[in-house]
Amino acid sequence: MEMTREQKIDELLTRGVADMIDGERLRERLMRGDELRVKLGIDPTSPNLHIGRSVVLLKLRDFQELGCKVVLIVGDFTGQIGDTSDKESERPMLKSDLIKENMRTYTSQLGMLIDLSKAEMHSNSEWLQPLGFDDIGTEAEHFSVAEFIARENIKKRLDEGKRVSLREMLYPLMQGYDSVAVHADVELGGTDQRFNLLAGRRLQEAHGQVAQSILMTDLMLGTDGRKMSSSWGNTINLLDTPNNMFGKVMSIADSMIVPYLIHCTRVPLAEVEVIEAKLFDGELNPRDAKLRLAQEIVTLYHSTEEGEKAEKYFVETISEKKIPEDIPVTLVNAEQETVVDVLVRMQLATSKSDAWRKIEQGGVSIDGEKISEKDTHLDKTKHHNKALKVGKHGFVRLQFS
RNA sequence: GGGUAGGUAGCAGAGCGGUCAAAUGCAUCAGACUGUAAAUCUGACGCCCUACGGGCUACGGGGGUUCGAAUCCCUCCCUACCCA
Repeated sequence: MEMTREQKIDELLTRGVADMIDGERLRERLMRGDELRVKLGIDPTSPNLHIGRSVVLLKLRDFQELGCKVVLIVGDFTGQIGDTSDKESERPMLKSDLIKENMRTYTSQLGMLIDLSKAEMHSNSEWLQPLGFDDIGTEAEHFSVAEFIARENIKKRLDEGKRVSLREMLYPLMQGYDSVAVHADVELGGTDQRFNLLAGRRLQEAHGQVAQSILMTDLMLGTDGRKMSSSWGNTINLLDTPNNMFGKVMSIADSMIVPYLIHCTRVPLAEVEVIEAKLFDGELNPRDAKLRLAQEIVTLYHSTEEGEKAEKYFVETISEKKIPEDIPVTLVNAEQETVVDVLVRMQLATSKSDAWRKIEQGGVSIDGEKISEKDTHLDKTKHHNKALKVGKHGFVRLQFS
């Protein structure tokens, strides 16, 4: 059942949306069919995008599907300044070649969700680099120190006696100036970006432009229920392998199933509501809902086929503790290698000590039988074609020449 | 320019002459349990060694005092905060 344009717009403006500024005008313009310029700034701080970021990327895709122009801005210049919005501590300045490197991997990840051929892409050094002190002074005149230090995270740091550099104050200015430079009609961002997003409106007005509308998305929680952040290690990355991605989704708390469905997939909202209701009165096993969710997410970044394969792997390997069919094979040199050597060589252990520990703790088995002797030698007649297992999901099939 | 507090394992953060490969928390890994790669509980968590023992390298860099230093001294580098 195809949604009407109006329904699509409704969903765009509500699904996973925490807050909007100037939302009414945005709706009107969308209804009218204007080709709006939708801006999203990308901060190339780490090489991996995670699902938390996908909330806003999916929004961007929705806009694109409605015929709007996606304008991506790579913060190659701002990246060197460091945003303060979501950090408790000062951000380091990034080296410009590191930024370039990150950007390469970013672009391919963005392409998973957005049609880059129809999008505009800019680096903000294009227009920020040439600005002189006088220009910066003029822009800076529109902001006061008081409002900057009133921001919650800044205030907290100041109260704790932590350092806040003057440089950081310039960040909102720059992000705001980006909006001026690309004539943005809409800007997307997480709720933590509010101040920066508003800075765009203020500067646009100062430059005689119509202030952009703002759409803020909810922040996504990580697999452990805390905020999803690379530094917490609780992320699900877009570049995760299907099996990995599937497994990580399965490990989220039950209470997050519905939020994930809403924010990180495009399962029709009506269907999400049904799932939510069924979960609520126990008609649906949370595990099954989660399997569905994991499927959807893997499918989004890989393919339906991969999604199904990942589910099969999970059910068989994790739930039923079977040995999967598709595992790496290694040729063992029986004369020279012990189990420990093979573990290290196949990167199932980080060092010999680590391999030793894993064996001692009962985490290593061959063909379902635990190994207790650390220096177990491998033997062709006994071990040929048998699977060596480490932990829950480390496998290697042993072969002998 | 002046003052003060610091630089310890992936991170945070104890230790302040021997019992320190270094408390604790987080992250990580293994085990038990489970619908689950969740939660919880248990254990491990520098590297190497034919291994309930032994060796080597580590507490910003360099040098020194001492039988012995992460801990004391000198020097260098770096960081933060406060005052001007």
